[in-house]
Amino acid sequence: MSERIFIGVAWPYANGPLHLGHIAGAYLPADIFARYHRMKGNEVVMVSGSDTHGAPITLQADKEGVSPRELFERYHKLFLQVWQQFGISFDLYTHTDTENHHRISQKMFLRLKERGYLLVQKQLQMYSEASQRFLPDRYVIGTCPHCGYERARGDQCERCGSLLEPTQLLNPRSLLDGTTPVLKETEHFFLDLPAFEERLKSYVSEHENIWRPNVHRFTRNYLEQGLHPRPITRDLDWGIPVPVEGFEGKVLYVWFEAVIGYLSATVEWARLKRDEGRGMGDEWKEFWYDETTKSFYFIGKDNIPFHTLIWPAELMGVERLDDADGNVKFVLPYDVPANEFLNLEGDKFSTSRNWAVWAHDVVQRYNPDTFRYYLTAIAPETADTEFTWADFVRRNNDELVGWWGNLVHRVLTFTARNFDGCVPHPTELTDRDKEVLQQAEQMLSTIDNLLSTCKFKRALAEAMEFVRSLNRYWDEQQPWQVVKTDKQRTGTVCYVTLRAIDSVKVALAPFLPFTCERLHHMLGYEGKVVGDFEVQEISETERTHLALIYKPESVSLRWQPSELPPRQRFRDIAPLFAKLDEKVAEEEKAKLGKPMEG
RNA sequence: GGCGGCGUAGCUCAGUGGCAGAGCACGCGGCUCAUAACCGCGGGGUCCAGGGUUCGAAUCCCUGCGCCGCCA
Repeated sequence: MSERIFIGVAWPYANGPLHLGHIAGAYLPADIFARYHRMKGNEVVMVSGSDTHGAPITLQADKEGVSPRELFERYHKLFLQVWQQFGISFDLYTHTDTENHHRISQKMFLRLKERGYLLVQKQLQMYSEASQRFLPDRYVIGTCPHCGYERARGDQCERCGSLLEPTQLLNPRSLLDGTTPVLKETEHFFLDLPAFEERLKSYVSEHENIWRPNVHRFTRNYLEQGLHPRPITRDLDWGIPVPVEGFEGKVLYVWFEAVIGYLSATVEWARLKRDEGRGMGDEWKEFWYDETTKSFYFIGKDNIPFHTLIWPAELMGVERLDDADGNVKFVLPYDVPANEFLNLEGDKFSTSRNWAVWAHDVVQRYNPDTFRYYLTAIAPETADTEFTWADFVRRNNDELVGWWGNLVHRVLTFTARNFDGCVPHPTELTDRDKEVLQQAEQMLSTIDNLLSTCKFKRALAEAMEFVRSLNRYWDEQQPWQVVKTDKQRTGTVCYVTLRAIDSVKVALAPFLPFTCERLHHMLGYEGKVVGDFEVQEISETERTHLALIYKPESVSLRWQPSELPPRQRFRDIAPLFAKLDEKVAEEEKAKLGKPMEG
């Protein structure tokens, strides 16, 4: 039976490049999940986009002396490239500075207001009289009251790590103009989170057995500490304007508005389908209103409360985008498979110290599937884990080259040489042959179960364990000896092994689409595995933006055991993976912490 | 200060009450179809320490030590 699966992936701030911690934490597992479900014949929409608002963007833009738009458009473009190169198959990857997103965010805000879920409260905030504007916490620097560091930020001291309020800083000054800011009263909207407390409690306990233990525990603790109203507007000139009279010059707080992107991007996706004549434009409703839809949100652990509490509260409060949509309610997150953090060579990833492996950089020098493999094998699904270049090289050489690549290569070259470049016809199968074919089906169904519950690491390990058993089968049958006396039996062994390899290809396709596509081709099949991407320039009334669109219909491979036809002709047999020299590990590691090239 | 996580073989890690596991590294052997790849056998552990519960604890509880994260 076909399922409908919504996949939301964290919206990255477009203020700097993406590193492998981002890819391993959210984008890669989401993509594996989407590819798996599409192969199963399920209806999938996977969306995300660049977060273009918030202080991190304006700070970086000020630092570089460019406009926020110039800054985010540069990184947005870079992200579009990275998704294509890593094969991250977003049905739509857009950004938050579209008219569509602005409109829907404002609508959500107004519906919350109408329904009485917003409070107005006065706050004191740092204000620069010289610049005539309010200062976000990060725009105030001063001396840290704990360690005496003179350039501590208003939200946190970077030297001692203490979390701060800007009012705690000694000798505070504005990052904009160096003057001493004053406290000034300002009025803001707050989301009345306590009003949702009971509903959130039952929502969370209903999902206890679905969510990963750490996600549930974290959420429950957060709830038990008590919910407080949270400000959802800010005094800033960059962002989505608050659509209320008297609040001119204020914008929606980025944490409130960015999660709405999941919804607005689905609306945009449906509209684009309509514009291409492939739909009615309201397909987003099935994903957001039909209670049989399961929605999954792939994020890092720092984002858990926003997706298990705050976003559900927004959805509960708004109920539906428009009363004309009928008596329907938004689908709440079904699972939030948040990952822990990936560390790098014994330390945290750090953009400012350039202690990072940059996605756009390495993907040009290495096979993207090698990263997809390694990052899944070490995925921080239940605990923080460690990326090391030495381990990366070892796993490539031992596991991808030695176990899987070598199996494919030894079997294909041997078979092609002895059977005229074609899949041989099997004769009678021995019990051992039947066992191997049965194990291949078993492997697919085990991995099916693991993937449907987001256990990617174990699913991959299961496939590799089966690969090793195929190397054993091949060794034990010794076709290179048997061929001297019994060509028919040799053909059967080749056939059985090829069928099993073909099934492994199916199991690995969500993980390693690029090399599985090459294998698909070598085995003589037509059709694509990675699938086509398209970057479109989308025009709205006043603005245009770039979006990435994946074409799922360009892939024909389905999740089912191999039915490899005898006599099918091989093509272009070549190794799937290249061995990496161990010096690579030393060289890459030596680059860490040094200023970026270029 | 509060909450939480982690501590298992030389390394990276799996293991939620029933004889301590995998991969790599190391030692020995087999094979030669294959990218010196593949396959088999072996050595190697005070499961951080101490206490408790239990017929039985790496696993559950308490305390301590060490590392890490979140919040205040």
